[in-house]
Amino acid sequence: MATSLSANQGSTRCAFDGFCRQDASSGAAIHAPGEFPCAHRHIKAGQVLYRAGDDLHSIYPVKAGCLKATFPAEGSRDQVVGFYMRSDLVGLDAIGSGKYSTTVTALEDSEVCMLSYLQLEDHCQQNNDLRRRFETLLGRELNSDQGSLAMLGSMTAQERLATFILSMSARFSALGYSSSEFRIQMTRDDIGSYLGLRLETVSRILHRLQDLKLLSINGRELEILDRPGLERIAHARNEGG
Amino acid sequence: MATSLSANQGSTRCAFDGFCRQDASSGAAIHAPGEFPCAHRHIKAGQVLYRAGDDLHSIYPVKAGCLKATFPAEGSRDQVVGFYMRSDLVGLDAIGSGKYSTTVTALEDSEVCMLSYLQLEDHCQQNNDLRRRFETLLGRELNSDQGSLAMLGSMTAQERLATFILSMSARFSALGYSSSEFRIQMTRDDIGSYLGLRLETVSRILHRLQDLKLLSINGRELEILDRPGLERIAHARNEGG
DNA sequence: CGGGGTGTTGAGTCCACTCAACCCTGGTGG
DNA sequence: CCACCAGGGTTGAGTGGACTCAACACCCCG
Repeated sequence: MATSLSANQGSTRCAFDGFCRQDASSGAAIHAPGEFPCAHRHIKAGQVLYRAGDDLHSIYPVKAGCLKATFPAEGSRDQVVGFYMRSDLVGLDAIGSGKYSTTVTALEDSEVCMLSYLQLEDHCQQNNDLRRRFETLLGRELNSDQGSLAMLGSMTAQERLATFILSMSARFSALGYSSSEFRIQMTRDDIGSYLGLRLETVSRILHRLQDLKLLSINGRELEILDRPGLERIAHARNEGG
Repeated sequence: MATSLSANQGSTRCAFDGFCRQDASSGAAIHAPGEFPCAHRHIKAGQVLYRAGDDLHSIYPVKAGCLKATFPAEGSRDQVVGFYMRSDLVGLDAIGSGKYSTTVTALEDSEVCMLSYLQLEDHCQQNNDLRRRFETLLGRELNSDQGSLAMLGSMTAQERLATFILSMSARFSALGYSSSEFRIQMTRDDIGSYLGLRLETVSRILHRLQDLKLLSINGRELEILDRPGLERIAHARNEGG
């Protein structure tokens, strides 16, 4: 059975440890060195956490669930620019301008912490280590975007899908779930928008990869059958000269 | 005559004022509240400032010239992920990992400041205002990447070119140069790599836009003849339902 | 004068898109 | 219970835009 994103596995080791910690059983916030209390918030599937243009008030570490960020695209349907899972920080797009630049929507029932940005700044100022970790996360976000940029610029649809699946696999793995068998929460349309493809193309190519015995896809349940094969496709450009 | 990027206009008002200031005439560094001395460095056209994988030591505000950042693409030719002009901060891609993730090359003879990152961190810690400005720049970088992402995902070649030209125009304008007549320092190949197009396509479409009387292109000298027209093309998707 | 880097232009191909039909599933209500 | 519907997903046929391959023009520089 595929691991669900929404399964909360009690004690969590994730990137935002130190920003905020909460007693899973009681829901009560714990004060600890370099940590501070924060409220949490449930978001039902399809509901919006914040909209592009809203004022920055909080940064939201994801505790459970899966969300997508969309970038308003003037007339056309909004473009998906990222997906968030547990341990990701939502809201960094507002840093700099003071306004969120994307709209964040839950893909399934999700739970996030709410870190007041002002409070976070205060704590970062006092705690060098915390600040550094925060910067690290900002930088990682930046790099992941540049990676996506490189992908959209130069890859074929098949290469993009293979890369996307491997990256999802890596993220699940980093969270302690199976890296070869998981459930993706986004629709074909979401994936297509994110990868710069039409949903029909996403569907077709997922099945092509299945025909090639590289993976098995059943609705949103995905199993990687031949990781080296997928990697070969993801990096197809360095094949045979 | 088109304004050259490399023309240094003496007293500069730009985003990194406060990070570093230097007496333009003597080259001597000036100490001022919230500012600190820094070395500067000349880079000849074609030379590399740093390579992907190098350890982060400095952040480089651009004083003059134009540079490109390329992302290593495993086998294929590296992908251009950004261009830097005066007042841009080069090196932010290393924040988080501690290693630069891109290779930065000068497109023309350029000049950058060298801010030791350790020193910068120290100063940011002591100077709240400086830190905030630094974060602002980080955030802006992030947003610009997400904008590019949206562009690559959903736009046609013509829309991409129009958007790119308008964005270059805005950048020149922000630096105090003409917004309608300027010289782009990058090759068709660079532009194509950045926009996810082949250089032939870039060339063809630039001339198509010229045929449409929207701009005039002569080598790298570019003049915008019909800004509203360009904007209409850049946002083509919201035309006539 | 030759050579490399850059840019333009043409002809033909292919990949991803568009348009369209259809299936499956879950939910709702008679 | 079944009918109906909406959202998501699959599959097919045909089109078009960007790519590939290729030739050639231009310019600077040695």
